[in-house]
Amino acid sequence: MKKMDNKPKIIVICGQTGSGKTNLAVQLCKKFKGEIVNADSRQVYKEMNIGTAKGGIQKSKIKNQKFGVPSAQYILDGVPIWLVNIVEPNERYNVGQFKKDAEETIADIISRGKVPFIVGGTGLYIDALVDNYEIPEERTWSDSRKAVNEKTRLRVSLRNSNSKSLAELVDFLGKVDSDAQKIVDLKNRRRVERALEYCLTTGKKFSESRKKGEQKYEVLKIAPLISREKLLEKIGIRVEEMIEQGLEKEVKKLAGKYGWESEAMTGIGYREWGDYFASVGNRHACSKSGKNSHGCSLQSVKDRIKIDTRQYAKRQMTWFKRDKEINWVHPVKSPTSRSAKQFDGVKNEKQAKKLVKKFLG
RNA sequence: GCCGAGGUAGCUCAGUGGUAGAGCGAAGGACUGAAAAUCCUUGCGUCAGCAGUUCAAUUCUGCUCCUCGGCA
Repeated sequence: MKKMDNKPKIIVICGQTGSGKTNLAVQLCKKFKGEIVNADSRQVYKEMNIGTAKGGIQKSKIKNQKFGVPSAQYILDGVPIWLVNIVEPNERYNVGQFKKDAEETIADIISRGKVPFIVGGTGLYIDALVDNYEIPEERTWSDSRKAVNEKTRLRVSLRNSNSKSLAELVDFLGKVDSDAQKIVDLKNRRRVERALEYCLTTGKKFSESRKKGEQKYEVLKIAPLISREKLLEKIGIRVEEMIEQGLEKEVKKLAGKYGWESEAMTGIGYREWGDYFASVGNRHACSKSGKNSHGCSLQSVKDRIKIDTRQYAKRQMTWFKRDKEINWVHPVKSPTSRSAKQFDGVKNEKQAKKLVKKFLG
């Protein structure tokens, strides 16, 4: 038997926020006995529900013993969904961990005769999984996923050393790994820091680290394509809905519990509230000037969330555009706002179902 | 009606007697352990209108229009 035929099959549903990938995924899962593996870097966090658009995901109450397997903890419209709510809001998650978790989950799903659907908008996570990035074991990353370790200390010292300018870090990198300077974006401090961190913690060269292993899976990639106008409209509606559902309360609770510096508060839908809460009871706390002023009024918070979401969606698009393996499926031209939700994905469904059917053989 | 402040990039505003800039937004791009992150590239716009002074006005002067405060 040929090697290639043995590769397990997975289906990836990716695309911009608000493009309707979740909807599509659910439809496909229902038809093809699928289970969802979340590939969204924010939905992995507990207690972050409204702002990360986890709408519809519920704790599974039914203990499905049919196959003698523990049922999924979470379900979405009847479909099991994994890798959701797995880390605390003040912990840190990353690609390496995701790849590991996803591979385990996929193996589990397949072992039960179901089809894994990787669904999410985090391009890096998806690529790492699909292209099998060789990500070195991170020894200091404890199983409990606590972010306090030797590496973090190094990272912090790199970052907090204001004495070290970017230029100095670049210099340093040159000494440790001269080839790295050719690959790394030297204007991007975070990238330089990472390259250095890699060299210093592993003792190896960063320039030799970015390798792809042999593909583990046979993959079908599908992404819903939505017009810019439609997307902006959807984002607008979504933000309004989040507010109605009590985003403010959720943010307040998280901020109180974990602080504004926590991982949780760096996400879109959360970080925009800083000035708003700071200004409560202090009308002059609002900095009107320049850069990072997110404004004090509810309206300005909403506007900012919308802008941040739009920019994020755009970045996602430039990422996915270059992936030539993606099958873009066009949604049906849908009439208007709220009801449109129901229609988005109708045509997707048909086209996508054909693709999946053919793929699964 | 009077007094004061002002009309400059899509928005908020800097600025100069020799036709202008920052931030935000927008557009495009990158991306191998923070990725909803981080970074890169892109700004001729009747400098409100008209007239005057000047070799030269967006910058000075006058008038007109408009906006915003205060007083009536």
